[in-house]
Amino acid sequence: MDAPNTYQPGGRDIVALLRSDIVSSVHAPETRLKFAELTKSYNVGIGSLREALSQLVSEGFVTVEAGKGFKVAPVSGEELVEITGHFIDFEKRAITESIAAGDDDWESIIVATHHRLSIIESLPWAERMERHSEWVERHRAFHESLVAACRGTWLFRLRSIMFDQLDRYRFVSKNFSEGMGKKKFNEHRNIMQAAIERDAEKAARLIEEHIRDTSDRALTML
Amino acid sequence: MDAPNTYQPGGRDIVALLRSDIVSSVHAPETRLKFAELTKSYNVGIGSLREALSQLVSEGFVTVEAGKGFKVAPVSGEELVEITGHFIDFEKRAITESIAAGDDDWESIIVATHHRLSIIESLPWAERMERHSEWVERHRAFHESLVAACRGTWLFRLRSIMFDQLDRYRFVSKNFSEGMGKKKFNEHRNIMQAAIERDAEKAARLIEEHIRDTSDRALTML
DNA sequence: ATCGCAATTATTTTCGAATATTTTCTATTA
DNA sequence: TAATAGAAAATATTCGAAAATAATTGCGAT
Repeated sequence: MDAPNTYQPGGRDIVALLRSDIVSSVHAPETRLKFAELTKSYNVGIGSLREALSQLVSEGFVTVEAGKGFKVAPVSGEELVEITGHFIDFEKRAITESIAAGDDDWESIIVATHHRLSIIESLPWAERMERHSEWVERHRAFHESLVAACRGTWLFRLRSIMFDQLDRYRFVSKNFSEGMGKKKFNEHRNIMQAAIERDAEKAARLIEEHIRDTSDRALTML
Repeated sequence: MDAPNTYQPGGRDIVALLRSDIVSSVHAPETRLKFAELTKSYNVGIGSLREALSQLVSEGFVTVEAGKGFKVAPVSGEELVEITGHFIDFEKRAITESIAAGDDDWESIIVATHHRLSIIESLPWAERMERHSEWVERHRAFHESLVAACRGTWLFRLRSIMFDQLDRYRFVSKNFSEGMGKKKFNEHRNIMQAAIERDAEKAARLIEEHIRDTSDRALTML
């Protein structure tokens, strides 16, 4: 009655879906990812699934052992510390480059993404949690817009890989962040302002504090 | 009489093969990678090929546009400069960590991989060039053994991604390196010695010079 | 009872046919 | 001639069946 036409070139991105479900622990760390189950739940063929899983291996979300299949990559405090370090490193350089090179469009996109984010962050906690997946997306978009003008394409790639990895750990701490809402809201606003004012040093410092704070709280949960 | 049993779980690794052929410009930058051709030349099914290509996209060797297929990623002097910078950054940290944490096994493996490399590097130029693909493999193994004891698993991953990328540019300069053989031979020996002597600072400095030198020569070719 | 081993089941991996899309070519018209 | 539309060819994408492997179970011997 409705099976046909499942052909969607890059359409509903299976990789993004899978990654999102790993980040949000729908598939817990170390869980085996079996084809039989996943093809059903994601309504996708074996081949496409395999392709998606392989990509996630490259990104570090999934591990694979030849002949034994795929597993969700483990999480650990050690890894969180390391990823945080790398991310801060990349992000500080990226924001500096970006502030130096950004034009008016860059500025206005920052304002726009920040506004979108602030709408959700201004919500009462209950509502805020209901729309968590939206928050994740808007939060990603905001931080990305800050560094969007950075020249180094690999720097941008590397910081994005680390940012995505951190999402897994952000998820860990999300349920224990009530009362932090206002603080995060302010941090994001201050970062935006520093960027618009072209104060690279200040922006870098605020971002570092922002990341470390989130990271440290996640660390206590592990 | 020999067609069957092509089943090799992770066996003759199609990803490695493809990557090697991109590095050595069998598939030139910006070239379209068509399935019809590749399935024949690599004797592999469409699905496996697609999976391999997707991985190479994540690694940065290939680009993809939904519906339009895959292409070999471009190369540029700008990218070389950026990759070199990141790699030196990672590698210096990795060698420092590795020297701090390495045990006897670590040392002996360095000596072993260096020996394997030096055998080829001692060869007359003509022979040396004939066995270039072997050199690539042994060169990779040597440098990897140096940082093998580093604690940061992501640091190791990141430096490996950058190292692989640099392979493409090393290939550019290989045909113009006659007379450099002795110099490279010495550089590798000195790096090994510094590592064994646990002189982290010296090892890091030598590695940086080693990489920059190779990179600079490649840069003049672009 | 427990160990080894064969038979069975579960799972992964490969492959190519079927389908959808993009590109190229050709005929038609302004 | 240039532009356009539509058909034909080339190409990319998806899917599931079939082959190969790994895990599990059952059974007999010690």
